[in-house]
Amino acid sequence: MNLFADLRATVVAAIDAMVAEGALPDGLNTAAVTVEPPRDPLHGDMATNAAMVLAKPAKMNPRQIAEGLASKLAADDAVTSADVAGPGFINLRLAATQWHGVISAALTQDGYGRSAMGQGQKMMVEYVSANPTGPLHVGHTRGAVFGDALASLLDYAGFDVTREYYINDGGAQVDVLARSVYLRYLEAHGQEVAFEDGTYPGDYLIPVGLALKDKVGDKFVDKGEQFWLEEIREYATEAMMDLIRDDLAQLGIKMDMFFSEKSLYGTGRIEDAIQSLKDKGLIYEGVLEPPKGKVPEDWEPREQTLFKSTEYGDDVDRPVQKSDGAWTYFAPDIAYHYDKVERGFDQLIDVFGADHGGYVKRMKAAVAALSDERVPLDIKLTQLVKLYKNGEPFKMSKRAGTFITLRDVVEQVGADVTRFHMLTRKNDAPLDFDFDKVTEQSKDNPVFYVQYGHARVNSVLRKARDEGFDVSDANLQGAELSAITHDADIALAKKLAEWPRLIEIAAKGHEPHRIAFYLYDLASEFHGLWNKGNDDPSLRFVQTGDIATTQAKIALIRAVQLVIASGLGILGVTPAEEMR
RNA sequence: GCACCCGUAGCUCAGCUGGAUAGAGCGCUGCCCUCCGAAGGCAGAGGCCAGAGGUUCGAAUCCUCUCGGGUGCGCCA
Repeated sequence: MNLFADLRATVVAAIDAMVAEGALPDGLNTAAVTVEPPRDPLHGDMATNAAMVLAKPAKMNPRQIAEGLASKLAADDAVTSADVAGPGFINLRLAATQWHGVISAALTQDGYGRSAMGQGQKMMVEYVSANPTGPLHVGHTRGAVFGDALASLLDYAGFDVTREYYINDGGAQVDVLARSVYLRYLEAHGQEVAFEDGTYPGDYLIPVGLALKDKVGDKFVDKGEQFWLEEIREYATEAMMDLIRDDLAQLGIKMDMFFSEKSLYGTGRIEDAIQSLKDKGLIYEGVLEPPKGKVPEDWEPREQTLFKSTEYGDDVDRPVQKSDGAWTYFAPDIAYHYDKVERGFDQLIDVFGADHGGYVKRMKAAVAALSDERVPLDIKLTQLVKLYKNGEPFKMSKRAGTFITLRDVVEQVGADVTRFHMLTRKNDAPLDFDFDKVTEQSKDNPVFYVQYGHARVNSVLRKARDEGFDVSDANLQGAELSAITHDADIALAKKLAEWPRLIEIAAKGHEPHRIAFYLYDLASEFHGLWNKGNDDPSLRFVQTGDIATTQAKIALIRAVQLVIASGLGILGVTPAEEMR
């Protein structure tokens, strides 16, 4: 159930009734009518803008429409009062039974808050997609957490979601990887090696070199690159992907699919994709202007094969083939997205690091062209993570070997803390990550605060059981809720009522951080009610000797606990049963 | 030079896609522990939503320009 959607239906029905009576003209579009919680609770439980959005098309005064509509709405059982306010808002107060309905829905529905909004549409979320040349670092971690939570959110909102990782195993960087592993391999055979020409000096390749020695013996020693490059590249890439899969597993992430860039080469896939664009007249041979203001030193005009991305909103056309005839990196990207479109996805989402912001327009242009503007592509950029240790900035240097990996982070603070904290900021805002603060057990730490909320409900349940109350779900589901009348209790139920609506808003905007903020608010409301019980014993959840009241109150907070658990589930965070 | 993201309390950030008197945490000030968890609780001060125009019943939110910060800008993947 979704109280807001239900009420909106009530409002629309009242509008229809007014139309039937001739109080409003026919053929009004009610799409813009909303029912929302007013910012100021003094205005009531719900507010609708119906009169204001209908005023212009109906050519009527908004207050006049509002008066008529309000009297209709006031007659509804769910509504105890309907008042016209301000420029034409209708403020509604709802009967307590409405909030009781929310509580029992949260207790009885399997996945209260799940939405059918997505209608089973096929949606792909591509995320991480880090080069298979080493372990994942903190930057990747944010993209990984964000993409994964987004995918779960969309699933919860009724989309058919595929999680995918694009392996950049087709370019020059995997050759560099292969050469680096070769050096470690020689080292395993007792040779002195030097990491030159940009080869990767990281320790993580040492075991790969050793394992390779075990596997192939000395057959590559003192041999030219043509004898080993391909085989070692294959071997090293596999090893790195094992490493990355492991890193992701540390964070609780499991991809549905790993898509290999290499599989696009030599199979005609790139040619097909480019041909598809060519058929649409979007491929031509041409020479690009140098970028104004900042001309590269070695600039000289070259004729290249270009994609007319400007047709679809890009700033300049983009090369797909270099002057020597080889594909640019953009060509396999086009082919990969062509493949996505051909696989029948209705919507695509790519999660990139902010440093890839420059590719957004060209990718969108490519997908628009390839799908004849049928398939929308949303690209979410995740901003930098700034690391701190005890308030001091933590400097990372790849050269000095002090770069922090995903594994470092997870081992130090745990997957739950990592995930939650990375979602306490919008994806496009920079994020501070302080190794000490994120594990602090205090109210200042949202991770703790929310988890504590979940655990605290358990402690109440325990207390209630100790006093002999039956607080099993089966019993709570049938509980009589009429004892829930106090504003403080109702306020908590109101927060629960927002949950299904929040899911839809967050899913629509591709914004999983909203879940984290909502959970914080919900936990805060719950902790606040708890604290009120300190001063006013009648607000305590366990009312010794009063079965009806206790069960009703326990039903309320058990509902809170279930919603927290669902929310944390979407974020990929384990709800703590108790805090120690 | 151009494009994208950002600019909201002293600090870190939300703000439900255009709604009513702009919110939270930290910090600051003042109160509060015989209490189902004080690893806290209550209250208060604090704002020209970077600035200027525009769109309309109504703008932190949409458009234009200016200022300030970040990122990126053929053959590197």
